[in-house]
Amino acid sequence: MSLNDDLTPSQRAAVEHEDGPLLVLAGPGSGKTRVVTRRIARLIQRGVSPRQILAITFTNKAALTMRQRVEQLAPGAGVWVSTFHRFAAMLLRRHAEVVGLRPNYTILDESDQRKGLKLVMEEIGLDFSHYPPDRMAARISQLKNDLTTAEAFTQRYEEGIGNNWDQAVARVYPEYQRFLLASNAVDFDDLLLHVAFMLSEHEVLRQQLDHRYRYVLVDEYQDTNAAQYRIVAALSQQHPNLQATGDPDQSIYAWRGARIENILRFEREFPDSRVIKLEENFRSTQAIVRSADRLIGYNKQRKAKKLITNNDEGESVELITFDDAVAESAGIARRIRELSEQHGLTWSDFAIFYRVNALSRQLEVGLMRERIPYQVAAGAAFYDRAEIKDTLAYLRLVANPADRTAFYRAVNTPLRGLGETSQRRLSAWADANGVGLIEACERSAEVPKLSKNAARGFRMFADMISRFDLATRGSVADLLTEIVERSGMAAAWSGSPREEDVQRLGNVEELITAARQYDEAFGDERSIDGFLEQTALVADADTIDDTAGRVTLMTMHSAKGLEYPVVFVLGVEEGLIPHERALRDLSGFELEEERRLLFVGMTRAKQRLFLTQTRLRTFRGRTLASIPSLFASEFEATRVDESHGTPQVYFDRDAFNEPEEQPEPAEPPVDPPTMAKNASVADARPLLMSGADLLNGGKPSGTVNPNRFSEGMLVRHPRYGLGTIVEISRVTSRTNVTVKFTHEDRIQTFIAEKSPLQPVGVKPVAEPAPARAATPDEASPGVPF
DNA sequence: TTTACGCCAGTTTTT
DNA sequence: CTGGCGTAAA
Repeated sequence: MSLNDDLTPSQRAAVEHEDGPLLVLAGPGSGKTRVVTRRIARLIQRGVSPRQILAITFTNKAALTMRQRVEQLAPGAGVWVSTFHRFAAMLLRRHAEVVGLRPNYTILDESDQRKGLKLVMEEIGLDFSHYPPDRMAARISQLKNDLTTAEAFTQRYEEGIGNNWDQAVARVYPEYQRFLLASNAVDFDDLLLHVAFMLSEHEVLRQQLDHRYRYVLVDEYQDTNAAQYRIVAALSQQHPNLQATGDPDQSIYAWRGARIENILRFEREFPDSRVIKLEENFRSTQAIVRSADRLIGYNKQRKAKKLITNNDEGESVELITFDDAVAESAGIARRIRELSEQHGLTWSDFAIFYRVNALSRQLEVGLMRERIPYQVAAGAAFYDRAEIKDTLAYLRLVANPADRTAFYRAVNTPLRGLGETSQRRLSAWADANGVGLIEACERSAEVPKLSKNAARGFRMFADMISRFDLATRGSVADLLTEIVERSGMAAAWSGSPREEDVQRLGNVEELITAARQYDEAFGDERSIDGFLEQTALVADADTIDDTAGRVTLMTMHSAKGLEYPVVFVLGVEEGLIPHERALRDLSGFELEEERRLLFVGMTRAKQRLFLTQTRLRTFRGRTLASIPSLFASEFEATRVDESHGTPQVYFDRDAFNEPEEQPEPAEPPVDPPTMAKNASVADARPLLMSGADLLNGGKPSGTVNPNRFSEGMLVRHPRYGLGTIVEISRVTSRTNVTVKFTHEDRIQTFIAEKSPLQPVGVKPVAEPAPARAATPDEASPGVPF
């Protein structure tokens, strides 16, 4: 039977690959998922047992899609398709004792992880203002992603080498790990780190699993970090039937430890590997492919690769300029309505992407006003709500009494008069006596200095927890219901007339509904651990329901791997895309990642692609004039200006509008014209651009030109705000710019090439926010499963 | 000792 | 605009 007649030669080659390492370099829309699922089906057809196949994806949604497609091709096979984190969580449960955990360990979310870290830092006596916990967390996370254990790190710095930060990390990291172990808990990074070490330090176990998972297929390989690489590699020694699928141009998680090198060195790491490139795009129109391809061509650290498609030319990509975010969202809403009417599209054919979540707010208002139903991909947000976390804290405590952060969260929620001081006394005594917090509660009479009320309160709390028991309740949903009732949380809200309390109750009910679904889905297999794991490992994109008949809103990061007939990317402005933080990285590495991110966003579109920018952007309460994104001059697009009545224009408003005929080289820039020959990307891209440069579409006209501003020009400084250039002076090779800021009459001089000053196109309006309809009801985020 | 309130600072992307 | 922190009242 010819299963694969509809495949291209390279797709078929990949599908028909049998044993040995396989690297599939797959551009966007090149039929990657199809290849993976077909190959799995074919392996099964050839007699490979489905349980020897392991497919790993990035998100649960991708896993679900893949599982369904495999199911269609090979009904009943039941191949394991999972995310890295879920796979790791499963292995860890099965072999918890190997790393000193018990199988009922809990997975801490970010805020509880942060809380634990703070406790540890406090204990050590580190000052939060000198050592912000967030930064500490980021440092530790980086180390974990890079497979550096606490022991390894402290060993490196115990002799007092290294700076203060390293010293601090060297003290906190191991203590934090001890805290986690004592809580029988892991953070996200630990899931991978523990498993990576479990596999590298226990050869017997490794071999056993290597044998068990004989065929391993990894999706989005360009986004794997060192720990994930280690896991995959460990499962592919005796049976190196590893299929890595990915695209270096879509690597967008370097900030989270992803190593683009993993994909680049695949051939070296896995000898005799076969490499197959899928370059033909079946998803998008020529116009879209060309536009995105041109953009990505500006990345220097990249193997040249050409995206091609045989699809229709399609409508041209549009870059639309609006006055502000209100106009932007209205304009998008209008287009969605028009397109859906003209072409018979449904709401779910549309997606809107943005760089930062904060931008979704105004968009939602605009869509609601137009009565366009939408969903926001923000699953984590649901579980971030205080009432949800509180409720889950009880559940965690039932499953894992050692879970300290859960204890601290639950013990005084709702308020029971068991405040911080009492908790500290209890903890101190528990630690001194080597007993858990729950046991300390039971024996609170023995705890010194505890008030009568507190002692009684703790005892009652322990009593209550001990009565919550899944076995007698039967289902997680019923147990949750009982928790909400008996803990007093329901009572605290149900009588209340306050809108937010009503909402809270609703959210908790939604959680219980989710638990009920879980109960039904897992039947006899259900467990508190299992449910908690589900809730802990949801990704934002997992909540998307393609059948919901709603427009989908999400970040470009979440959009990876998805596709929509019509895509809008909003806020294509300097500081947003590329994000200002990326601009600070002088190596240009982060800028290139931003470019890849936009590339990912653009290539999600099948038929129509719109990118939008505004002249004024209100952010954190401040309204600032926007600067067109560097990238706006790099992709191909028809420019549409829907702005009007723009306040005073300082230099030509055409800065926003490229000349009619694009100054585009026929060939995508192999040697991008903006880049100075031997300067890094960032060096070649001065932060200051003259009006003429902007007119040019943001492309600096030459190499570093110090004369890119003039006296009287309005500029913006990230810290001091708006100002006017009052003086320019040149000292030998450098140029000093003196700026008088509008705020506080500050006058300051900067070195032109190094300052973060940016010219501003228009004067900001004092208070442009128009009256807005009262915020409509929250769109219910829905509970993801 | 606990809670409530007001002030200040910080703010990407996510499993 | 939010959340975390410090201070003041119960």
